[in-house]
Amino acid sequence: MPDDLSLRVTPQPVRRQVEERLRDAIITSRFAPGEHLSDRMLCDLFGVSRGVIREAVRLLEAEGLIHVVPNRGPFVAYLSAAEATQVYEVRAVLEALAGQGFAERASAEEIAELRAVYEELAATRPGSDRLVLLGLKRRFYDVMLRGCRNAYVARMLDQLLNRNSQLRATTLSDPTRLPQTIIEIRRIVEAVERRDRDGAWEACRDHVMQAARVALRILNEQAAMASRAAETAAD
Amino acid sequence: MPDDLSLRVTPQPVRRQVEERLRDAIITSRFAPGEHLSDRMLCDLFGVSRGVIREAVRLLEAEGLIHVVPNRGPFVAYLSAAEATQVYEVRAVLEALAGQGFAERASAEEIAELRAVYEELAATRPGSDRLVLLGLKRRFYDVMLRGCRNAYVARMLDQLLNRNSQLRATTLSDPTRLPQTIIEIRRIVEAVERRDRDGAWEACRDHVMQAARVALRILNEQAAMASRAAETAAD
DNA sequence: GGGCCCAGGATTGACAGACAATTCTACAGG
DNA sequence: CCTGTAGAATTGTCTGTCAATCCTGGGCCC
Repeated sequence: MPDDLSLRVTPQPVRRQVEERLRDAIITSRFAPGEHLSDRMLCDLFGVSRGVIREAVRLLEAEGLIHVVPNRGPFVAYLSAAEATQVYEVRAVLEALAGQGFAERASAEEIAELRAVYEELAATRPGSDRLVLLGLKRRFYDVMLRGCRNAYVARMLDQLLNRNSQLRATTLSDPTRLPQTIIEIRRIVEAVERRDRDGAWEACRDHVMQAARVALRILNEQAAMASRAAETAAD
Repeated sequence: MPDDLSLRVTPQPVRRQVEERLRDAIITSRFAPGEHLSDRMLCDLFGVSRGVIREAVRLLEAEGLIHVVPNRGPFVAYLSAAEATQVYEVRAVLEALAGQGFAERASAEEIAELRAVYEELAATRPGSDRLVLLGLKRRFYDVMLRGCRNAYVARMLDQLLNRNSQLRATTLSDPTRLPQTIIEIRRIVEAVERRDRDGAWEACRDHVMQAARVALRILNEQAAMASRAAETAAD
């Protein structure tokens, strides 16, 4: 089996760069949900040919980040409240599995790395930028998904995290939520340090379920705000 | 929110057909794992242009069915024993979640449908063709993934089932395995009929874990056989 | 004013051809 | 037997073309 630390270099086609940058642009909300990503616009933006753009779009379509309407082209995927509920349901079990795997199989170095990222996260002050927080949390997951020694759970969780990154950025930067998040994550780190597979499972699962609660509350508030705005506009 | 029973018709681009047929060809082993899928060959085979082929390949790459090596093109993905273990680990929790969701949220019609597919499966005789069995089992999953009311678990499980369909076909058609499979599936159906969410979770999880045991045994046998063949060849 | 229809422009979906860069293949030479 | 290299084949990318479809805006009728 090839080692993950393999020194093999592989050329990176232009296509990959476009995939990565476009993915990143969507995740960091530089394109708004529902926005139309027309061929020509992306060609100009990235300075590549239509073929490359279309291939990248197909890949992100399969990842669920882009929704393609026949004869109308690609749009940035939009996550409804109902879908968000489903995403959190799946995330709960996948993160639990990842946490369990990490507790069982991560190296001592990886556990130390996880704690280091946790300490960094715990040291942030409430006013931090959404994207900074999201980036930190992302690093936490990167360590976790690497250490759980299961490329499939890593891939699928990665997709889910990207899919609802917008909502996650919102909940993370909620000032009342952040201290709670830090406590939950500490539980994960501590369970992992004890090599407690069931504890890690529970802590991860609990963390996602708490996040889901906050996310759905925010979604409801937004919906209420939107309907109130609609009423005002109708006056 | 758009109803799943929407009568809306959407045009099907050529691209989609190629995606579906190519996916199907890989799943049903009409292309062997590791086989090289060169542009020109696929162009001739499907009678479409390179652009369409390349877009379809990109989609199946994201689904994990195709592995792309830079400057060497796409290859049918190959599942190692280590990866198979990981796939079964993820499948176990996702199927458990799907089963639980089905027990909670499926309609009475869907539950009846699940039983109907089960009865059909239970009525097969041991000698049946691998692909026939795989198709039946697939219909079982189709009902389950529709009734669990979670599009994300459905999508991810769908990908995983495709990803190791070859191995599944092998284990399913193992004559000693089939009766056991049927018993396990009956447990799922019965739990669902009782609306027993925990029971459905356990039954689904157990089913996957049993399948994993058989699959890994077969993989080991194949490995042993291969090494024996290598010895013979070396004589 | 509101609704309907239609022409024109813009965009998507698909095709063919071209070309540099890379990889594979096979053959000759040490 | 190993090595090196020339030529063929393939990939990655770009450009241009064209039909089909969608959106827009204006004109027309009620």
